[in-house]
Amino acid sequence: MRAAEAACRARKLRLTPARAFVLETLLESHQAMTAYEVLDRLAGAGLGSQPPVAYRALDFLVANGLAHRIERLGAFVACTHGGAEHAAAFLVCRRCRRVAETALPRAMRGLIDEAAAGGFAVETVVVEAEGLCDACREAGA
Amino acid sequence: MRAAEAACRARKLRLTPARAFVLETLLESHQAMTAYEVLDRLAGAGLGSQPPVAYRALDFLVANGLAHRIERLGAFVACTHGGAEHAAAFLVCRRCRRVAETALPRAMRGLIDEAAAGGFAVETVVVEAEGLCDACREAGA
DNA sequence: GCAGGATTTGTTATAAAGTAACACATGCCC
DNA sequence: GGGCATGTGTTACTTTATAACAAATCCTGC
Repeated sequence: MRAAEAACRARKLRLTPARAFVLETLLESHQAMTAYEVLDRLAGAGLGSQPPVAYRALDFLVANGLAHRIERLGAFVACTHGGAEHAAAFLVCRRCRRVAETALPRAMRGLIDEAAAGGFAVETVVVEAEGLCDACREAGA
Repeated sequence: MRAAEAACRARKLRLTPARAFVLETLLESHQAMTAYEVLDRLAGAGLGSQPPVAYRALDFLVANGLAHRIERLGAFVACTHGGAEHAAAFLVCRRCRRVAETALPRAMRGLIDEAAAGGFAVETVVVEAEGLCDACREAGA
């Protein structure tokens, strides 16, 4: 959180109350949250009650690398890297929705270059591995 | 299509009229189609008019590797590999929704092994690169 | 060829996720 | 302190996806 605040100051981004609240909420939740779950929290805090409020805050966080959208779940997680530019891969537990962020293998570079050779200009790469985390596997699929 | 039919026979899967129609539709469309676009075609062919009809056919095709769901778009494409077991990566044009399927870099293996070492059992990996295809880039972003 | 279980279809209804559009407020810079 | 960019509040709506259950169809062993 401190890191995020610092990153925003450094980049002249406005970490408004709603945005800060959403980021804190995501950081505290150890699972991916849907936009509507976030909205519930916002509403609880008196910061907004309509979907666009949640989507706008989430869009801001994602656009600035402070959060990530997990496509597979249509849900969001806080970034664990303090907002630095980076490409990440995610390990998504299908049972508890916990998400771990890991470095994107350098090998992805190969995919991007190969695509470029074929005339396709890659802008972003989504890598999401779905499976079972340790705890859920022990608890039985 | 022939290949798909053969694959279904080989695996004792029932490629019913609705399923076959959806697969053909996806094969002919050179872009990703949403479930509702598929449903429109189904309705046009008198094969069903309610969302579950489309979702069921699509779920069957995806479950059996005859089609893929593009998470980024919430849309579907026919598999271009005739249904063999395989892990694929996708190049998704954000402008025209055209999707190219390519082999998943062997390097993904590293991600999976690394995850396993950390106690996470990967079951499926989604790799989707978003960007601009050749034609759309020339036409201007 | 037919009983019985499994799979597939048809249908209604509803849930969940995401966006367009526009008026109003706020901050920021000169 | 006027003016422009950015952010907020709100209404209304679109798109995407499922639950649930009854009816039809298909396969399999006999």
